[in-house]
Amino acid sequence: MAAVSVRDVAVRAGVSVGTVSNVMNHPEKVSRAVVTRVQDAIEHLGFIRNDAARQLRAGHSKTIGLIVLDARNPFFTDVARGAEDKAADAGLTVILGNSDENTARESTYLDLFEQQRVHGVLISPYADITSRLRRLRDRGIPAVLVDRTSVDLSFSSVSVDDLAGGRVAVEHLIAQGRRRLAFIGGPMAIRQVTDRLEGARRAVAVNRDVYLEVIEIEALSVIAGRTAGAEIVARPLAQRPDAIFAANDLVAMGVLQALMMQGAHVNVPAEIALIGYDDIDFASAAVVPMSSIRQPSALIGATAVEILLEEAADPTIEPRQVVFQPELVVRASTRG
Amino acid sequence: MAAVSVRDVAVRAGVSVGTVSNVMNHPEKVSRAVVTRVQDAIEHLGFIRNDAARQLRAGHSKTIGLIVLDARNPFFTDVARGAEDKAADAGLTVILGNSDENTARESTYLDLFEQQRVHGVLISPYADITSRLRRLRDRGIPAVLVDRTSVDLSFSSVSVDDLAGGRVAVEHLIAQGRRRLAFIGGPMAIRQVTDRLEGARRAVAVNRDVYLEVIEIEALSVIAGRTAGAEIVARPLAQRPDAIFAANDLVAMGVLQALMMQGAHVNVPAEIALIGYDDIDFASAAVVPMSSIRQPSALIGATAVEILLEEAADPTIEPRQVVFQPELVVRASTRG
DNA sequence: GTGTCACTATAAATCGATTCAATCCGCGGG
DNA sequence: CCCGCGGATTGAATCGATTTATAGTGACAC
Repeated sequence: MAAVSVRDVAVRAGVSVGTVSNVMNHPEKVSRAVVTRVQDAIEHLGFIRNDAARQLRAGHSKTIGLIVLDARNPFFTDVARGAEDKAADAGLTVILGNSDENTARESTYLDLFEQQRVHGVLISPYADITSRLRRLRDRGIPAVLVDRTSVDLSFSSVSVDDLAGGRVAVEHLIAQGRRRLAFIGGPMAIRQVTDRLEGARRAVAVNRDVYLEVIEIEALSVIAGRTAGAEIVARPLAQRPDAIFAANDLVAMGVLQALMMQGAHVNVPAEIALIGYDDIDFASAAVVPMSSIRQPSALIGATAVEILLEEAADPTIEPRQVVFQPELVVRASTRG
Repeated sequence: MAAVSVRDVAVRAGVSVGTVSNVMNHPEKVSRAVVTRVQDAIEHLGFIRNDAARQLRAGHSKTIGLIVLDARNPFFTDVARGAEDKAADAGLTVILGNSDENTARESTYLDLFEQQRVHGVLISPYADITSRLRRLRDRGIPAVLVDRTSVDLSFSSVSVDDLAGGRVAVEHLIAQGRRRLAFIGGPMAIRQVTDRLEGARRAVAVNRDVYLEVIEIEALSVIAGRTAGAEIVARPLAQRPDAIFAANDLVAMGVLQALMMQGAHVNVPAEIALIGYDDIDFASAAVVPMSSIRQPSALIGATAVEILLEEAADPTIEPRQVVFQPELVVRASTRG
């Protein structure tokens, strides 16, 4: 097995291992001639340094751990992309863990990241893990919450104002003349869901004649949305809402499919207006292009990495709460 | 900084570091009493072993590197999921790299994985990287190609018969009575695209009266599909195809949206039948549920990991080519 | 009482890159 | 001609977990 180490490079270049290391990490300390000689040797032998050894000495790795609630949700894919790009600028890599809204998986990934002595952790938490994060921080691994604020503000966070988002969505529906609204979302254990619902409630509260029905579902998925949509289609016309606010776009797409299905054929938006949340790519690509609440997903990821790097560099820094404002995107599904 | 090492655990348990290591890795070599004493100490101190040190000694890490062409494509997400689950069974983790059909990014991830001395590499290659993979193998890092067969069969691969898939899709369209077909896909540098097209051509070849038009697009994305679809809608009726085979579901969804857009309102499938490829979740959730060619994506990932582990355990093993057969899924978009 | 066997536990060596104190070299100033 | 200075280079120590050869312990047979 032809494992090439600094030692081999050193021998071939006729220098010491220390010099080889310097060529790679502090080239300004080494003479021009030696630099090229060593680089030739590296090139010729195809030397690739052993990260484990480097990490062991450094005390921490050049990776950032990111734990998301659902790797298949385009919103998180976008967050991850933003984080990756920002991290790459600093020479770091992001490893992605998918907790799948599962406490055990979440905990496993935290263990894994601690074993790897990652540079820092970005997490969209599911369970209450503040004590776990506190321990990580005590050991020099900072953490930043993503898409959620920390309960006690002892950690930095980057999130979007879900309350405002919920309010804006429903205000828009009301402005379009809708009065019998339905909120479809769940499970209520997820903070984003309850926040969006609360925002919706507040918008409704200032209008006497508007009614808001809440339909709770098992998961924020296309399938769950379709089921809820089918239930609405099955109702007599008079009992149907005239507008639906779905907790995210996946749910909204499921609802849309149920509404337009063979046989049902509810006219969107004439009979029922529909608005989602997240503004994923598929939202604009839906048959009835869907109104949605846009979150600056890539920016969220990038900002989180930025804060993480600051905290890694200076652990005494004060935690910061960054809250982005969401943006209403009006498309055909609520127009008219 | 309270970094806890085996040494601290050893002191607290009143044993040597070697014994602590044995408790974790070869508990059968240690007496009951000592095992519990050490475990208590580990628990109490919150010890989490340093992976870098472990890796350094072992010579390779407990991670598998996976490089995909497009992390946002649900097909690859599913492949990744299958790989993750299988890897987890063996106590390994998967790190995901997104080459984004970009030679530089692909190469960067290969470097990264080699630095990390990963257990093995799974890759859906973009550029020709056989020589790179050969070097990895010489250094004890096996590689398995995913969704693509190796040119010279010197590497194992797990793929789906794209030729058969293309043929089956078009045979189905022809069986439905369609004669003026269009294939929408690209870029032609991607093997899967050309294979599916070639399969389509063969199905057409045996039918004298069937015509196949090829519309090349820039990328396998919703947007590119929408653009191509708009172009078709703009044609006079007589020049439109009566059936479209899209190179994947993302493209098909774009096409579908263009066909059904405000003003266009082409009836699918009455006027134009539409079939995609991959059978992603969104395909069945589309307004006109979309026919597609299903690939056993999670199984592909799982199988690839399986082969990788075999090769890692015994490097002298012969490379294997596993080819799954795709499956036609008929839904409303081609029925009638 | 001694030798042997079977367990346990220990100490030291090891993996490979980095770092820092020590050394070397060449050259200008005294 | 020697000293001293500064930049270049070296080599040994280091990170922490694993492993291997070694030593310790007790039981048991002779």
